[in-house]
Amino acid sequence: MRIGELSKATGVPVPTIKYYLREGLLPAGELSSPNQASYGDAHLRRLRLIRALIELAQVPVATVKEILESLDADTEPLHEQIGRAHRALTPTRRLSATDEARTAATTQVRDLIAARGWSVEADAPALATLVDTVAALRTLGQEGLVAHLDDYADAVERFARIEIEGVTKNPTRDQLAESVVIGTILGETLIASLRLLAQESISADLWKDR
Amino acid sequence: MRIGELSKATGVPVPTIKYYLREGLLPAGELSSPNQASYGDAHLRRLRLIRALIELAQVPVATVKEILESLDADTEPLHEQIGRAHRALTPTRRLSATDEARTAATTQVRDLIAARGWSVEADAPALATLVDTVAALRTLGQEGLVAHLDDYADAVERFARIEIEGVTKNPTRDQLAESVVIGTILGETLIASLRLLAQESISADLWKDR
DNA sequence: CGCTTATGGATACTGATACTATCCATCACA
DNA sequence: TGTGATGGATAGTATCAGTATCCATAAGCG
Repeated sequence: MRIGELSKATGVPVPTIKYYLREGLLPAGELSSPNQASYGDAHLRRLRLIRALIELAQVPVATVKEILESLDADTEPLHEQIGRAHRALTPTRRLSATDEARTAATTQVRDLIAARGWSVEADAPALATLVDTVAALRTLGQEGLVAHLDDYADAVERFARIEIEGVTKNPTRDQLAESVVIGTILGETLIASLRLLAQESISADLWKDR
Repeated sequence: MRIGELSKATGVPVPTIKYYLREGLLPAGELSSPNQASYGDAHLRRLRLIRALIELAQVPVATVKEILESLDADTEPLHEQIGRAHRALTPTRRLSATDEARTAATTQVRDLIAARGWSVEADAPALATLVDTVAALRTLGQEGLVAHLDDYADAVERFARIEIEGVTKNPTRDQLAESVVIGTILGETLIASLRLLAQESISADLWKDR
């Protein structure tokens, strides 16, 4: 496959593909002469993955790169691969809540994790985000929502279980890692849009008359 | 309150507050003289909301503006207010899937909505995102995940119900709208971080040994 | 009263991100 | 043999989210 065909097959403009090559998102094609390279099926699948992450899941290019690197590091333990992807995915948070809310949130989250028996490292970035979010919700006067944290955790465990089940059938190791990462990231987009739809439907039923 | 106190109370730099004022995210303070304005408690709460949306939920400034406008349009029916916020929240999507995957996804989503009895407008932007996401998952060879769409919808209905329940107790109309919007947006951040945590825990248990 | 600091308002500048555009010396192929 | 695509390099662009600077005025302190 030449770059033009790659472009036609995916709808990604040639200059953009060149940009991804430059940035190291896409490995270089096999050179047959100094200015002729050919791309294979792996390139096609990789490019589709890149585009889905960027367009659909709005993952920044630099983060996509980190994620792909973690996928390609298939000598690492699987859990490490996933952890790397998670870390890339979670931006370092700043604070935006009052101190009381923060301490309350910290305790609540610690208790939740203990009660669920989750094994989570203390420096997991998602942990910080969770605390910040709970704190922000409290600061904004949404204690009602926060009171249902446990219900949320319930549902979320359900997701995680579905994803693991759907994935453990996968034969090869690197397919497994790829599935987990895709499931994590596009799964989020999936949940978000489903949730919007459900809300819209319920709010239509409930408040048709203001 | 003067702008400096507003800044100290929230941790937002003064120039940034000025920027939000310029952009119309924050209403102007009450002028006591040509270069002296005072801000009230409403400004403080609004500013905290703005920051939570921008920092935590990564909502673009322009979108925050639209959302706040929909909150302030409290003469509109509640469902309309929410719809406006939803529309602002869902970026217009481009495609990134094969045609077969798209048609399969379209049917699957239509069937799902019919089976659930959801009342969703055909032009709801979240609908397009959902179709695109399902199509992308298929294109990327993740049919396993897509097969569990219905389980996802189950869990998501649970979320929506929690959110509605927690919110209908709210006394005033505009507090109601605000709660729904905060719940929608920060709820997503909440779910995302919980989900990452649950995955991390499960993957640690399951794949400690590669 | 004078002095330092803060303020509102306007305009300009910055750094990051994600591409696009242009060039050029080959290549492929009709 | 010439038309168009390609690889590689470099430069340019649009958008976003602030920052920085200036100025004339106002507040608070000694």
